[in-house]
Amino acid sequence: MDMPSATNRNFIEQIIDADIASGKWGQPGDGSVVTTRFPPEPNGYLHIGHAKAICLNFGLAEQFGGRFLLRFDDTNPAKEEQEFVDSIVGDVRWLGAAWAGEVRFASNYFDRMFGWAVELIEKGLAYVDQQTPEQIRTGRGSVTEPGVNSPYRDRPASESLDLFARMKAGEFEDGAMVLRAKIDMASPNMNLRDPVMYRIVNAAHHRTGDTWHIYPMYDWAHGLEDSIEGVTHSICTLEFENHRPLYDWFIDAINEGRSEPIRHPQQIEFARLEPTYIVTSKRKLKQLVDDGHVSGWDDPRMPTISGLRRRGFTPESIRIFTEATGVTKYKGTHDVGLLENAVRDHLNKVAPRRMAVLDPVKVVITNWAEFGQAGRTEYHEAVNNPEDESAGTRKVPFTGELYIEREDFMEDPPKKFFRLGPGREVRLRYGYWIRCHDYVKDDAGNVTEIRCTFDPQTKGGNSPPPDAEGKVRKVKGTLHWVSAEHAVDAEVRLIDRLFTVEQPNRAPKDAPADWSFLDVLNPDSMRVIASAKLEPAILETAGEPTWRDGIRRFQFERLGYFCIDADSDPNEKLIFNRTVTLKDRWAKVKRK
RNA sequence: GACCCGAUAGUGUAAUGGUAGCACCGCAGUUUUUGGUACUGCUAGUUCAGGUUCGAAUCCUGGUCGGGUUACCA
Repeated sequence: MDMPSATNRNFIEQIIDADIASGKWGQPGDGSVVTTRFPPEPNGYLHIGHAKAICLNFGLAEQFGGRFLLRFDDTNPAKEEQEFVDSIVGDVRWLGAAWAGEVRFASNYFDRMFGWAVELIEKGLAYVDQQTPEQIRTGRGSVTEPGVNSPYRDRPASESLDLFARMKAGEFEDGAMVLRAKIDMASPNMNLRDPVMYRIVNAAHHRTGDTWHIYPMYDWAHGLEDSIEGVTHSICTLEFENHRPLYDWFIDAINEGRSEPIRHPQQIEFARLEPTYIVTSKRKLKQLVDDGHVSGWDDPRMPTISGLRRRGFTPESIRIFTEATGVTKYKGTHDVGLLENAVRDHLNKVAPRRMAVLDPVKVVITNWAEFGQAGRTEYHEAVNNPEDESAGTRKVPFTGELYIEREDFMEDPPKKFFRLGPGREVRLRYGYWIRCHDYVKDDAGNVTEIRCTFDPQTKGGNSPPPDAEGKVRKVKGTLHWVSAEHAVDAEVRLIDRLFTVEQPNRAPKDAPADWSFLDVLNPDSMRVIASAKLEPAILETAGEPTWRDGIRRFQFERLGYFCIDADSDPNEKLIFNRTVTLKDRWAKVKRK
């Protein structure tokens, strides 16, 4: 466990420091001092924003030697499904957040919550309201006008008790009545205007089946779930700030007159993660899937955990990103470039290098036969990872016919273009130095073949020996390449940002009235390359790191980081997703 | 026009009454068998107006701007 550092503490760490100093939750070191949780509703897939909540809560428990819990807030049977429970559990595990004990469910506490609700009725702090939903809504007033009391507000407790029991027994239709807390219909905080605690839902619950006909509302249930589980710091997002007084009221109401009060966790709100070029609203993500803009919830362009995973992001990179964005109450937007940097950083250290040519053009070595048999293959040693010597080396086959990247050749290159052109010499990485003396074009003007000579003194890509005057020849550029004869074909999916603007959530100033976030979808977010040419070592796993999630990731030299897609079949068709490009200084030079 | 919350380089975050730092971006350079990596340097900031104080990003008052709140969702 990392000891908390004395400085640079975020505001939540500072609160916990103070709680530990005051002994609020027990003595330091007894394991009760910090208990956090991630409390998702199982009604959808997790996204990058949830990842931050998970990493934050898990990280705090880890840092302070406490416990982190995973609890499903399954209080609405109409929306929730086992399928989502399974995917969420898998995502949290993949992120590396280890929860204490079993996975927990709010539905396991329904009996206790019901008992406390009965106590509140008996204390005169709750009542059964038989108004229609519309009447309740209008009776609540507005942000500028107070509400009015329900005609059922002062009915005898015995009457409410009887109706509440019958609600539970399933005697009434959905919406016939609700249980409400009796607080203050004129409160400036709308959440305190006699909030609903229970509503009738005659629907099967994914865990409790047909046992219940009433289900607790979030505001009533959530604080109780935390209390039951011994949570100390209930961390949630900013929009629940106005709910905290209610959460506190409920616990105080239960504890009124109780000899052994139930635990009163402290709710702390922080600003949710909002990365640029990304939408996280469940509605919008669903629309992207339903309208077929992406192939599914795990499309590698999606900001879902499953999408990021499929795209090749590592749990480490997501953790680093969520930490880099900080913990505050200020709602800013977070540069998605940080996430891209985080994965580059991580993969740079651990991903094996391979060579892949995405847009191949043929290179013929015209003097190949002068130095040996024309059809010979040489095997040159190539470093697997210059950042990690222990990753070892591999052999790459070199022959007289190769592929290089089409954009690495120009017929009439500018001075700053360090690559191949007529008369120019470049290094083929781990190959030889070659010089172009001719090229062939088809009728359409496309270059179909580049003719070069190689220098046998530069084997492995090494510099030639000094000339008679002691001068060593130099090249400015190094290209990646693949032997034509040995090339392995693969499909490569070039993934890019899904949106073209930083804030796809916001309509631009001059936007038409019917503007939609779909208008700023990036039409080029996924370019599929049907047959890229890869070096044959890609077919062997020897020397690759063991990835905890089993996803094989590589750096294709000079191009970026790629992983093998879930659709890939090693016997049929290899498919790669581009996680992120390498930084590209040439692209900047070119723009000028 | 009610209530709650917030505001520090372009972006994100530290400094909690005592020299405004850090990261990313951007710009310039060094190294380099990836125009990658690594390294060096540079640019640039306390929302405004008062007040308290020897001293204010920090405390107080007021303004401005931004966000949230009016489900029988969570």
